Parts: sequence; structure tokens; C-alpha cells
Amino acid sequence: MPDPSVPVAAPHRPRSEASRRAILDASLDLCGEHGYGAVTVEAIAARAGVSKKTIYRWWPSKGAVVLEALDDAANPSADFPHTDDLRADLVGQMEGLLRGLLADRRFGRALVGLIADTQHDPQLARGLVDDLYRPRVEEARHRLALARDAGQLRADADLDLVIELLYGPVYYRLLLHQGELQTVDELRTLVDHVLRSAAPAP
Amino acid sequence: MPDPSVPVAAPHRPRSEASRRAILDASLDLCGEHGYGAVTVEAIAARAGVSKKTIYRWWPSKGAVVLEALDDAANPSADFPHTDDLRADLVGQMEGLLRGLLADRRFGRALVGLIADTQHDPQLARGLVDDLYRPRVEEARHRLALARDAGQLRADADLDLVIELLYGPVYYRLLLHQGELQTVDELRTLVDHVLRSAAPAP
Amino acid sequence: MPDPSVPVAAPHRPRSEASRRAILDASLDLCGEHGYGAVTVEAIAARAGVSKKTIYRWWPSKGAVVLEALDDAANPSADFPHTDDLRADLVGQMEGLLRGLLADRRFGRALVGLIADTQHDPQLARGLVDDLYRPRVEEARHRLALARDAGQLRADADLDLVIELLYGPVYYRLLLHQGELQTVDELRTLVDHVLRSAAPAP
Amino acid sequence: MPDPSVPVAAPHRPRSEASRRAILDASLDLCGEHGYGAVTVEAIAARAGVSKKTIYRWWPSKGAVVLEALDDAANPSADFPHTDDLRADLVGQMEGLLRGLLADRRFGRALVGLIADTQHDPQLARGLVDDLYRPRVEEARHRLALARDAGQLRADADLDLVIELLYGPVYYRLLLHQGELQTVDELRTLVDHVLRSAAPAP
DNA sequence: GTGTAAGCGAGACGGTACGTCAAGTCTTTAG
DNA sequence: CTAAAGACTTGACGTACCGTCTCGCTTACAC
Repeated sequence: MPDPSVPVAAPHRPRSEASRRAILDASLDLCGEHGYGAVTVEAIAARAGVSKKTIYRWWPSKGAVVLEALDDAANPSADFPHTDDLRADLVGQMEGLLRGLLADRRFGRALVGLIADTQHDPQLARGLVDDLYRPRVEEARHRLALARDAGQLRADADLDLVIELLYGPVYYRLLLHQGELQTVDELRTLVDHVLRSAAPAP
Repeated sequence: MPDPSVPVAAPHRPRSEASRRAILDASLDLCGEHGYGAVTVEAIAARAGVSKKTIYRWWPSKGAVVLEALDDAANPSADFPHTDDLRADLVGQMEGLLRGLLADRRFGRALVGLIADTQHDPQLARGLVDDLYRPRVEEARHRLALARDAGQLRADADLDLVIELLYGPVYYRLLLHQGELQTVDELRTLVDHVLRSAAPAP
Repeated sequence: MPDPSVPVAAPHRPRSEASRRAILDASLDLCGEHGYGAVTVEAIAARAGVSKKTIYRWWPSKGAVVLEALDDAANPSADFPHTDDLRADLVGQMEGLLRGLLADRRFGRALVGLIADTQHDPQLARGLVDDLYRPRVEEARHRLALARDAGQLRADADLDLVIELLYGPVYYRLLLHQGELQTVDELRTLVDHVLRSAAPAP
Repeated sequence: MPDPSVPVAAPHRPRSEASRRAILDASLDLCGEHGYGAVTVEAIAARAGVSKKTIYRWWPSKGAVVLEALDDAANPSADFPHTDDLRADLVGQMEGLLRGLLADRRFGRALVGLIADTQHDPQLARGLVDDLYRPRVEEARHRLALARDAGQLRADADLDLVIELLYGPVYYRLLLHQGELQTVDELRTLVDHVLRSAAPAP
């Protein structure tokens, strides 16, 4: 007797994983080669050897495709380290992030292109925040909460503000200065500043 | 003998100021009414009662039009106040900036749209930085330099970093959270944080 | 030894008569409701609650479906009457034909649509002639041959030409004047003309 | 003082005659080479070296393009001769028509394709009748009226019916038998039949 | 009775063409 | 030389059907 709570597979052809992969790869590659502006549904379809219909069947816009591709490819090495040294952890994570954006220009171009598209596509904006940002921001907040509980930050420190102070300048450069991102030294100075402003009273 | 410093009128029809104004107004109005995405050269031309050729004759792209329009309309009340109270001055200027962006949604939409376009138009990026940002950043740096010289900031404070700490979070919200900008309270907290991190050693 | 002329039933599920009927009905109904142009394999499948595959399994094109549907539905009352009065028989048959085409607009639309499709589908053209026309033309020729043998037409009358003279004008109107078909009076005049031209010399 | 009833030329770029010619030629050539089914707006545009927009600017559908092309190219030698011999004139004109359709297969294919399209495009149907048929039918009726007035046809002959008797069979063959048109001998027999049926009583 | 091969619904897939839109260039006439 | 009007090429958009294909279920015969 079948368990009704486990619905049997619908009796039709399942989605092609091969097409999905080809589409995501093609979209990121186009980003890297000719910039986000060259990413069009037609170009993705042509390069992936796929029909436009297949793209529109599964994604509402080219932005959604790039978003999924970027999320898939996101460098897990940029995840937060958890040592005893808060400053080192912060610098380490941010450095990993920047290195990811610089090492493979597909990623940097994809990210700023997505943010740009976001300005006239609310649905994409939601997706970007929900799928890409929120999980990573949560991680950061978690690490900072640990530090606060350990007395390394003031008990009343506003963790969200701290996060904005840390990442705000990074996005500021990324978007307004065409990817002239911070150096590691600058990152250290940035983290020092922010930690000093949130340090517990002596 | 003609005075060479007063160029004689060229023997041809001069640029029409009326058209220029109509074009700039139309571009901003379209921003406000249907968003930056609805700003197209065709739409501007139609609304301004002007031919597309005239637009292309004087501006290289629609972004350049919007940039000039925004620069023209920039709220001079957001200029930096110069009282003795650094904190009040900073909060005041930033509040003026945010109020300008919120009061007339044409401005907010125009700005984020421009930043978005910037990602695939280096010429526009240069224009945005040179015409819109730099003058205002200079002003901010000047005000901070005065404060530093007056001993209100550490002598070795990195003024550019301070600026990025102040404005980074603002742009972070503007671009990544669709204009859910800071409240005045949040601005105060932000300025306090940054000033604390740059305060002179006790 | 099995009789090869009576193929044994294949050891598998037989064709579904229910699907066949649903498909034919759906195709004619679509003709009637939105015109032949709205008859697409997808629409037939959707309306008949059938998969496209099932249609393509049994028919080579949508035209073939409509042809079979039309043939199935063909009004047998349009068959040739055989009284002594040739003129009355001809008028009667043609009137029955026209009435069929006018009474149910599914039929008229299906027929002209088929003829149209015929122009780029030779296989359908063959099917239309073989299945729909030829049997009816044979009947007409048979009736005329009887009349000729009875001395009601000239002995050397070209029966095929007579048929073309009778039905040519009908199709002419059907195709070139969007179904403004002849009235009964006009039919009578037409038949009179043709009979006069084929009458035996006095 | 300008005469307001003679509007001065509007101050804008006039329609390009070169594009128009290229489009019409391309559409007919495509008919001839791969059949009316291969005539698509995209194909016309590609072959004519013209953008789709230009086609859609001036014609509502591909059918309208082919119609205009066919009208432009219509063989004026198929115009009605006006000798004393009615039978010869009729045979001559119809022969010219058939020769035109057979000599250049672009024409035959274009015509049947148009008639087919007509079945789901009422606007095209109107155009076909108004632009292509009516002028030629009028000519035929005029010639027949002259004959009737000269006593060569019965005084009460229905000229429109005569025309349908003459041309109905031609279209019947053209559409239902894939262009197996009448031979000259058959044309003669056809004309004889029709004239006999309309001849004045002896 | 049961195994199995075809029928069947559903619908994903690679394509082609559709008709629309904006970009940016060019041509004409008027001032 | 400027400007309005708007025709032009280009190229992407998102949609509709085409005809083919895979999937998992069902069903009637053949053993």
C-alpha cells in the first residue's frame, strides 16, 4: 500500500538536468567573455544548444538564470571561518569574498550585472536577497553574535549596523568604482575601524 | 577690430535651449512616472516633442541625459553645513541627501538607474563620478579635514575610509534593498559609530 | 499455416476508439468555433484531452485529421437522387451540398481550410481528392451517363466538362467570395445553362 | 500665399522605393523557388536585405506583400483583346492567363497561396478581390456586354453567370488539381459550351 | 493467471517564425 | 548648421506551434 504522503512521480518526462547545466554554464561564460550586457536569452540558448522556450519554461528572465548560476558556483571557501580570533575571521572571510570576485571575472561581472538588473525587476531583487544575500548575512551575524556573547563586542552592539559598516564600503567600491576593490591591507584597516567602533568600553 | 575673447556668433543657428530643457525635464519625469526602465530615447523624444536626432546630437546615451538632468536638479540644500558641531553637520548633510532622494522619487529612481547603467557604459561611469560624486565627496573630505585639524578626529585618520564608512551603508541600502533607506535615528547611530572609530585617543 | 490475408491480432493494446472520436470531434468543433486557422495539433490535443503523440501516431498532419472528420460527418443526404427528372436531380443534389455547407459552419470552414492546406501538402491533396471528391464525382458522372444514354444529353457530351461547369462556379464562390454561395434560384439558372449547352441537337 | 489645398510635402524622409522593389521581388522569387509556404516575413527580409520592421511598416501581412507583387507583375498581355470574333477573344484571353500562370511558376504558386491565405485573413480576401480580381472581371463583363449588344449573346444573358461558367472551371482545376490546367483545346471546348448555352435563340 | 508490448496522458525538448520594441543612423524639408 | 519628422538596419524580446522524445501507467492478448 503506497504511502499517500509521498506523492508518486508524475507520469511525464522529467526536467533535463543536462539542459539546466548547459544553460547555467553558458550564462556565466557569456558574463566572463563579453560582460553581463552580452547575456541575452538568445545568446544563452545558442551557446547552450537549447531552445529559448526551455529557458523561459524554467526561469522568468535572464537575471534569474544568472542568479541561479552564480548561487550554484558560489565559492564555499568564502564561508565564515570560526577561530578564536574575530578580526582574523572577518578579514579572512572578506578576503575570500574579494578573491572570488577577482579570480574569476565571470563572478564579478555577474554580480554587478544582477544588482543593476535588480533596479527594474523587483522579482529578481527578491531572489537576489533571498537566495544569495540572506544566507551569507545570517552567517556573518551568527559569527558576530558569538563574539558579542564572548565579550569581544559591546553587549548592546547593533550587529546589523556592523555588517553594513563592513560590507557597505565593499559594495560601494564594487558598484561605483568599477571593481577597484579593496586590497588586503585596506580590508584590515576597515575591519579595525569597525571593531574599534564596536569594542566594549575599556 | 573684434575682441577675440568674445567669439562672434557663428553664422548658423545656435543650439535650442528650449529643446534642451524639454529633453531634461522629460527624462526626469519619465523616471518618476514609470521608472528608469521606461526612459528610452524614443520616449524622451516623444514626450519632449523633439526628434531623436537632436538628442543624439548632444548626448551620447540616455544615461548622459539623465545624468545632466539630475545634476541640474541636484538639491543644493544637501550641501554641507559648517557649524562647530561635526556630528550635527554630518547627520544634517546625510539627512538632506536622503530627504532629497525620498521626497521626489524621480531622483532616487534616476540615481539607481544611472548606477545600474554604469555597469555596461564606462563613459557614463566616468561622467557619474566626475560630475556628480567627486564635487560632493570633495566637500565631505574638506569638512572632515577641518575637523581633523581641529582635533576632533585622530590626526592619522584615513578620511577616505571614513567617507566610505559613512556613505557605503547608504548606497548598500539604496541599491540592495530597493530604497529602504535609513531613518534619522539610524543615521545618528551610524555617524556615532564612525566618529567613535575615528576619535582621537583619550 | 495462418492466412496472411487475415493478420492475427497483434499481442498488444488496440487503438482507442474513444480517443479517435474525441480527436475528430475536437477538430471539427474548433473549425466551427474559431475557424480552420485555430485548428492546431496542440489545440486538438488539449480539447480532446489527448496527448499530441496520440494524434501524430495515427495522422500525418492536422489536415488529415480534419479530412477524416469531415468525411465521417459528410451528409449522406447530399447523395444523388435518381428520379426521371435530370434537372431536378442535379438541382437537388447541389442544393443538398450547399445546405450542408451552410447549415453547419464547421463543414464549410473545414472544407475551405483543407483546400487551402492542400496547396502546400501534396499528401493531403491526394487524400482530399481520393477520399472526399472522387466518390462523389463518380456518382455525378454515373448519373449523367444514365441521362446521356437516355438521350437527354448529346451523345458526344463531355461529362467531365459538364461536371466542371456545374461545380466550378460553386467552388469559385466558395473560395473567392468567402462562402457567399449560390441561392436555389441561381442553382436552377446554372443547371439550365449547363443542360442547354449539353442538350441534344433539336 | 500657399494654396492650402495642395499640401506641401511633409518634412521627412520619403519611403524608399528601392526597399519596396527588393521586397516585392524577393517575395515572388521565394514563391517560385520553394513555394508559397517558404514565403515568411523573415525570409523576405533576409533575401531583400531589409529589416522586418520595414515590411511590417507598409504591409499588414506577408499575403499583402505577395498580392502587391503579383499585381505589379500581372501580365498585361492577358488583357482582353477586342476583335469582332467573341470566341477568339475569350479563348485568347484565357489562354494568355493560363500561359502566364504556367510560364513563370512564381505566379501560379503565388496565386494559389494567396487564395489559401485568404481563408483565414478577411482583410487579404478583400484586397485580393478588390485589387486583383475586380478590375479584370470588369473587363470581361465589358467585352461580354459589347457582344450582347451586338446580338451575339441572348439579350437576357446573365453576364456574371457566364463569367463564372468560364472561369469557375479554371479555378476548380487550379485549386483542386494542383495546377493541371486546361489545354488550349479544352479551353476551346469550354468556351464553345458556354457560348452555346448563352447563344441567342435561332 | 500473468507477462509483456503497444497504447496512452502528460509534457519537456530543439526548432522556426511570429509580431513588437528600442537602439542608433540616415534623409528630407524648413528655418 | 539646427531642428522635426520619421524611414531605415539591427538585434533581442517573449510567444505560439511544430514534430520528436521520454516517462510511467494501463490494458488486452498470448502463453
